[in-house]
This record gives sequence, structure tokens and C-alpha cells, in this order.
Amino acid sequence: MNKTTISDIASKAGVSRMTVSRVLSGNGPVAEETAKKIKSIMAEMNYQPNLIARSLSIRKSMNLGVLIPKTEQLFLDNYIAQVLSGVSDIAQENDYRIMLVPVNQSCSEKGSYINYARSNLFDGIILVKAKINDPNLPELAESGFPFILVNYRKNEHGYNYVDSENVKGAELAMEHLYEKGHRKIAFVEGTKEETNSRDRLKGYKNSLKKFGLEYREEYVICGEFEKEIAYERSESLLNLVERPTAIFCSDDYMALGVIERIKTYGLSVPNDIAVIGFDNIEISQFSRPALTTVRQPIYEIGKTAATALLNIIGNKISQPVRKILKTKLIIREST
Amino acid sequence: MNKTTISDIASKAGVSRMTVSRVLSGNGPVAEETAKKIKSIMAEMNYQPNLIARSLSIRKSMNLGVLIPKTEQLFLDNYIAQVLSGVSDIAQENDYRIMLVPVNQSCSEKGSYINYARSNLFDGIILVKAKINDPNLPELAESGFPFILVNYRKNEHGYNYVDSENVKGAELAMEHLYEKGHRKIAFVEGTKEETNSRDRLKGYKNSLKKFGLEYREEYVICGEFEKEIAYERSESLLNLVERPTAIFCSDDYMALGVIERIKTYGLSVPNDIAVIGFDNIEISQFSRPALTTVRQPIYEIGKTAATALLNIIGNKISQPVRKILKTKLIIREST
DNA sequence: CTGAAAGCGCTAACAG
DNA sequence: CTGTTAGCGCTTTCAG
Repeated sequence: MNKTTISDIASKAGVSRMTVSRVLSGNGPVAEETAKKIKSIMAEMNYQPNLIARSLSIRKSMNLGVLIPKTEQLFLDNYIAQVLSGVSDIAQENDYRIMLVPVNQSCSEKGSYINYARSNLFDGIILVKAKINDPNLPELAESGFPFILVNYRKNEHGYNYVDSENVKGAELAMEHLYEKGHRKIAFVEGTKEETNSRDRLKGYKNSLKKFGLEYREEYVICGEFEKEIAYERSESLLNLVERPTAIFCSDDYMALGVIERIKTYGLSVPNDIAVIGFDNIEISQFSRPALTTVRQPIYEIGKTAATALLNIIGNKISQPVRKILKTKLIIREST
Repeated sequence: MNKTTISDIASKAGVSRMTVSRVLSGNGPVAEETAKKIKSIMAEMNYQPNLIARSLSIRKSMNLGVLIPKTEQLFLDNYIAQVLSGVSDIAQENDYRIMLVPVNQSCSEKGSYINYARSNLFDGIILVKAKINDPNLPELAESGFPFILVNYRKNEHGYNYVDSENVKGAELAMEHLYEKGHRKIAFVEGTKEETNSRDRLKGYKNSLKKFGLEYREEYVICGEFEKEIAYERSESLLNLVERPTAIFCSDDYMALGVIERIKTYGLSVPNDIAVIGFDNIEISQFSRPALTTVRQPIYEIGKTAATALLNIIGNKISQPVRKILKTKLIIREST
């Protein structure tokens, strides 16, 4: 273990700890000779600075906290995996480390993660999949602690976010279905507590209006962004007398569930019912039929969020940060 | 931001910092009255202890470092995502946090991550996909710093690991192919620098011997655990005069690549060529045809590794830790 | 260019 | 039950 400290090096080199500290950081002025000697002693003694001590002293942790909603087997969610990849890449480029914090974002639990902001563990926080009625959010925004929301849009003071064009993305999907001749289009909503879910619903409604189609309540169900739930609840759609000829799901996982359910009815996708998803997760290209979907640039969202956060931390940017990345239709076999 | 410290609370409560510290940790004895008062003041002032300072003092970071080989878009590797899920679940149960550290495990770079062990940033380290000739490993083992290897087997002093039955798993796959009538069975190797790759090759060879089949060099190619590389190199297999009737790939990603390639030849899986993978990643059930594979309990491996590591850290267990989890054949459509 | 003093915010150990 | 002293290992500040 690491027992050698800056003092050991100093005494062995016959200098003060300060001088050692200076060669460590490469900051202050040190005579070349002295520096060389100190460096060789450090190497010889296998010295490694105690980063915790440094953090305490400089009051920076060099850590980014990535808060993700706690679920079963967290990282299997390909969406989160992609965000993380982006964040991790940027963090690394800037000598930052990232710390994963699964949090309970249920409305009731107040103070659950807001404390992390005060714990000095992170220099900034990235919040993934925040909930609309999360009671900690306003407090966090007010605190001035650097943070950024991923896939959550809120144009209020203190809020920074990176999102994608959810409304427009949904309209893209609807347009595609309309052009394919569909007039009875159902919608599978995600969690009502996420802004992107609301935005996609908005896009759905916008399109209905634009195309002069009627909004029917029985055509809209909520799948909570869960494959299994979408599987269960899509039954109601399939039992309808006027069965929809197309189903727009607000994420790919739900689309997969819906397709599975349609198959149990002996119906074919896309011949009997077309299905379109949202996100473009890894599996979507492998599913049967391959899933038509609206791509979100998730990896880029992660990169953008991390970059912005680092800029906020370094005061290199004036808040608020509000970025909206483009979505894109990817046509495959399911429509 | 957090400006209120333990001293603020102390002075406001008219007690010493120690008393406050005691109610914080819940350890030492404190009069009920005093404790109550202090607690209310802490709440009122919105106090949150500085965890960095605490770490420095108690000489524990409450952090687990998870070192994963640096690659393009890290977390998209479903294998790593599953390990992480397991680790994260256990860490959380024990009030530990996890920190992700992408590392360059290429042989040349010495000292790349060994320093982390000396940085006091982590109380222990989980090494995922370590390389056989990683020059840091012996040093790490010697240092006595708590660490555990995931999917890496090395029965030497100082090495702790959690692995799965790779040899046996490979034999399971081969047996299945043999029973299906295959006698010309090719093998796609993973990175030669990982023990599990070697073990699977060993299982392949064992089985050939057991079934009285000849080992042919031209039947073995190396796909480096990369879908694209497997796609490229499997060409040589398909061009063979005596083309194999089955291909055993040492991971699912490579199996997907091979299947893709087979399709470009206008051949069908499994009718013309059977393909079997290893791991059972998420996509394998969605691929076309759905992939027959050998399941590794990856999530459990992550959990087991984290549990063992925490025990090592807490001195609750005598090293070495050497766990081998079971593999299982999952028959789907590709064989 | 180098060093001394003080402090980051907390806790361990001992004394009362 | 509570307080005092000292210290974790580094850096900032100021003086030389």
C-alpha cells in the first residue's frame, strides 16, 4: 500500500514538502537540478500522491457524478450505456473520473440525491432520465451546483440540459406512417414523468391534427418505457374493433414488446400492423422484423452533456446550457 | 454550495466538533438531548458532511474502482454492462460507490493503472477483461492491495478471481454440435491475451479428441472478440474446399459477425452451416436466426466479484478467492 | 527559486 | 457523556 508521502520524498531529497508539491503539480518554479533529483527519488520510492488529500486541499474532486434511476440491472439499458459512453469519453479527455450513482428518483423521496451535491464528492452532476416531479430538482437548480440534465427539457432559471428533438422526431415517425398509407395510428406512451415522453406524445398529437386525423383515446396506451408493460397493455389495442394499422411506440424496448404481442395474435408486422420505435438502440437492427425507428444521437448527447458540464465547472461558459440534438428517421422492416 | 462544516454546527449547538462528529457517525455515546439538538441544527442548516475530508481522515474512500479496457464506446459491450450491473448492485447494498476507469491494458504501457491502487482513491479494484501479459498484474498482486479479476484465471499467489467454466462451457457447445451430427467443426478464437479465450480453445481441442476428430489448423481462426474482425476473417473458413458444417465462436459478437458473413455467401444458418456462440448477450435472442450459445452468468459474476472484494477489504475472508461459476447451453435456432 | 505557517473538514485517541 | 489534542496528506499564501 501507499505509505510514502510527500514528506518522505521531501526529507529524502533534503528539501521542503512545498518544493516536492511544486514538481508534482508542475506549477511553481523549481530549479531544474532540484526537480530532477526529486523526480528520481519519487520514481525510486514508487511515490504516488494521495488524491483524496489533494482533493480536500484544492477543493476539487475531479469527479463527475452520473446519476441514473435505480432499476433492475442498470446498465443493460442500452440507452444508459450509450449516454455513459459519451460522458466517459469526454471525462477522460479532461482528466476527470466518473462515478455512477443509482438513485431513487421517485417523487416521494426528498433529499435522496441532492446531498451528493453537498458532499464534495463531485464537481458536477449529470442527471439521466430525471423525473418531471422530482422534488430535488428545484432545490438543485437553486443551489448553483453545476449540473446538467440529459433528455429532460425545462426552460427555467438554473436548469441546464441536453435533449433531442423529441417533438419533431415523433412527427417524423408519424409522417412516415402517414405516407405509408396508415390512418389508424395508435401511440404507446412512455413514463408520463419524463419530458421526452410528453414531447413525443405532443408530436403524435401535432401530426394527427396536421393530417386531419381524429385523436382517439382508445388508441393511446401507456407502456412506461418498459418492454413487458408494453407487451401486456398493447392487448387492448389489438382487441379493438377498429384495430389500428400502425403503432408508434415512444421507445424501442416498448416496440419490441408490442411486436412480440402482435405475433401472439398470429398477425404479421408490418403487413397487418406496422410498428415504429424511438431511440435506435442496438437491438433494433437485430429484431425481427428489424425495427424502423427514430434515432436519437444518444452517444453524442452524453458527450455534449459532459462537455457542457465541464465548461460550467470551469466557468468557461455562461449558463443556461440548452442544447437540442437532431433526430433522424431510420427505416427498416417493421413499417 | 456546501459551506457549513462540522464547526458551524458545533458552535451553533454550543458543543465541540467531536460531539457533532459522534452524532454524524452514530458511534460514540451522546446524550439524547444533545443529539436531538444537534440533529435539528444540522437539518436546519442543511448540513452535509464533506465526504472527501472524512475519507482522508478514516483512510477509506468507500469507493470501488472498476477497471475496464478502453475501447470505442465502452459500455455498449453488453458483457461489460452486465458485469457492471452486478458490481453496482452489491456496492450499493454496502454503501460503496463505484468509479469507472477505462484503462489501456496493452502490454507495453506499464504503470498505467497500478498507480490507482496507490492513489487512495479506491479501497479495492475490480479488473475486467485483464490481459494475460499485462505487466502491471504481478506488481498489483504483490502489493497486497485488494483486487479481484473478472473472467481471468490465474492460480498464483496474490491473485483473486471470479471466472466461469470456460473449458467445460466450450465442451458443452462442442457436444451439442457433435450430437447434431457435425464432424467438421471450425473454431473462432477470441483475443489470445485473455485466459477465457484460451480456455475455450482448450475445450474445443478436448472435445475434438474426445470425439476422435482431427484438429485442423485451417479450421481455427482468430476473431479477437470483435464482430467485424470475425466477419472479415471467417471468409477463409467459407472458402475452404472442405467447408466446415459448424462454427463454434468463442463469443456472441463474433458469432453475429460470422452469421452475417455466411449470409453474404447465400448460405443458410443452420441448414448449411450451424453457428454457436458464447456468453448469451442480450442481442443473441433477437438475432436472425436466434443464436444458440453458452450462457455465462455474467451478472452473477459481477455480484460475486464485488462481494468477494468487499470481504477482502473488510478482512472478512482469507485469500485467495477463486470462484468458478457454471455455464449452460442455450439452444436456439442457429444450430 | 525555496521554505514556514496555516489550513482544507473530518476523526482517533485519550483525558476528564 | 464530552472535550482537547493531534493528525490524515496535500496545497495556498506569504515571506525570504
